[in-house]
Amino acid sequence: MENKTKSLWKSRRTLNSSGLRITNQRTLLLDLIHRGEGHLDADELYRLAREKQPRISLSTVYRTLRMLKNLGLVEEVHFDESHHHYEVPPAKEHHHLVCLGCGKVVEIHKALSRYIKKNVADAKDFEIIDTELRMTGFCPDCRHKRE
Amino acid sequence: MENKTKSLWKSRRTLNSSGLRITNQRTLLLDLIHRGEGHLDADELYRLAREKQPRISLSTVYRTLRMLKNLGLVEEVHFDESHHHYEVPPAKEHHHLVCLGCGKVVEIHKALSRYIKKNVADAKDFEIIDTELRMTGFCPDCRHKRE
DNA sequence: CTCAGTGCAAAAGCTTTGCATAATA
DNA sequence: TATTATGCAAAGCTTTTGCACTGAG
Repeated sequence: MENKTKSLWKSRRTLNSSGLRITNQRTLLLDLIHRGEGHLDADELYRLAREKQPRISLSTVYRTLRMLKNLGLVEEVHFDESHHHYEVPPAKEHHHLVCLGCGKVVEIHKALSRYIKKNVADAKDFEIIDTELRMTGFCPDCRHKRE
Repeated sequence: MENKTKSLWKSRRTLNSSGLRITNQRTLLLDLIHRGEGHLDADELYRLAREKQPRISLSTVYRTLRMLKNLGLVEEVHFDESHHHYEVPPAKEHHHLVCLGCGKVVEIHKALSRYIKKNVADAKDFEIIDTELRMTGFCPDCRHKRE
């Protein structure tokens, strides 16, 4: 997809201009993260990475994720589990709809975001920086199975 | 506060009717959780508990929290950190506004919840079970300090 | 008296770190 | 060549578990 390639190049440029080296490991991990459907965790990424570079280490995965997070090139998302998930910070914010039946994750449209943000900011006199919305429930398929 | 006492008794009744024993440790932990301002983590709870019962163990804290969670008497909340926080599931849902300056946590009013829920449920044909909304930003105090 | 609950210590996940080696700029 | 990044192994944190003992019902 056109956008993914663009975003990949942006990442490489950021590394470069931060004086960081573009290694095979970093290239591979960036590629996997951009190619992936998001919501990868470190272990999953490690598993995928080893298919291409069997000698890559889990430390490198963690170190790379931390670095990318600090650069703002990936974001950490916190689900119910006790470990972190990572995704490319999309134009979209973190508005997820998670199916309790099959685990499917659906993105929620942005119009709501603006509405919520404005509403809360006004009511509480806060300057809102980030919004994270997570809803759980049952998708149509799983709902039918339950009935 | 009147409400906290009520909610404490509800918890004890739930334990009782589930055939679970009401021990000193459980009484103490329930009390601390209800007395607390919410968003306690296991370690903080352990620290507080030891002031009253020096021999209580961290395992007991974790076991009790898991039990209370399963009974629906406390809820696990996931913030940025890599460990869990617990709070009494209030009439209110998990709608938090967190100040990035001082860490203050403000509850968001419920009207929004209904609006969001209905909107998303309609648009995505999901049956929504739970909504978790977390916004970060700067409270009036911290905003002024920054300027 | 009995069995659920506890404390302790040990283990189990996930994540980070120290250090010698390898690879980039 | 000069550092930065890597792999490996070991350590660190948070959370869970096994087991013998304690205490609630």
